[in-house]
Amino acid sequence: METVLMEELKRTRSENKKLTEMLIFVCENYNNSLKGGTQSADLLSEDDSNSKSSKKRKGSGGEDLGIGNTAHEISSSCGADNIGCGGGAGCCKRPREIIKTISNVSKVFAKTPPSDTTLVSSNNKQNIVVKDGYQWRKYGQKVTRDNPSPRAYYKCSFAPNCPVKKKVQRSVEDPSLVVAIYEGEHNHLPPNFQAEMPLGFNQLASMIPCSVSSPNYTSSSSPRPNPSPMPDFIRPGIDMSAFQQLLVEKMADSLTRNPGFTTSLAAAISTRILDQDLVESWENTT
DNA sequence: CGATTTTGACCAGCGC
DNA sequence: GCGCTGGTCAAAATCG
Repeated sequence: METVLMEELKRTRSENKKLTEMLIFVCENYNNSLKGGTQSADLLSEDDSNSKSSKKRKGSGGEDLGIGNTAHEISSSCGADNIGCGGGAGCCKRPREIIKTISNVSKVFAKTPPSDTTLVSSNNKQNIVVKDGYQWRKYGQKVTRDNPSPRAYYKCSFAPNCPVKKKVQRSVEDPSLVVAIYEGEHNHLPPNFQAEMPLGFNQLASMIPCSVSSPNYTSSSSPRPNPSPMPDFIRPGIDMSAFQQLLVEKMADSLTRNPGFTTSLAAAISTRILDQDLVESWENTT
């Protein structure tokens, strides 16, 4: 009996180890994708320059919630907007989603039943939209020319000066697909991020072997015109790779202690495979 | 009563 | 200059 339990424990440990490695691999892929996204942003600089001016109209009706551009794809499970959404109200409810990034503009494709409007608008008043781990305040809705379904405009309401905006609209071609475009970068942590961390985020920051107290901008050529999207304790002088590694380790440690993690990871991986199929089908249709 | 949504009005860019 | 369009504003409505 005891040996059976020991074997089971052994097996679980080795499984956890594999899953930890897999998690690190996925996160590394995500980081690489982000780098790739920056590169593609260079290639798409013209498009990006258009999107910088919120008032500026894009070329002849082609903008919309553009589906099927050449933006880089990243895994939704590691998407910047999903940081810390592990137990959050929203992200686990989204059946399938794909995020595309163009510089600081992310596009999220969420597969939902046509009757499900929860991603587009809240069910009731006072129901803050936290589907992606952030709090959003709706400030407008508009029916656009080339899409009968209304486009909703949201601002990040978690931080008063957060510049991030979000546009949500159903796809014309596939009403079951909800497209959300995120513009800008959050200058704060997700609302539920700190709660999700195995140890306090500031604690984690204090473990980083770098000075975090004084800003030490490495780029001397140009001033920093915009406030950093990073949390306050993450300064430009910090060894980000060390931080990321530590972060990944802590996340992996926390996750592998969670008995439901195996199931969740399996579901996430299968979702990722489905996402890729979805992306390919989108690329083919557009 | 405060926070949020709704929705019509308004503004600015673009094409003709 | 005018009309079209996307994006934003702000007053009113609504909810807990």
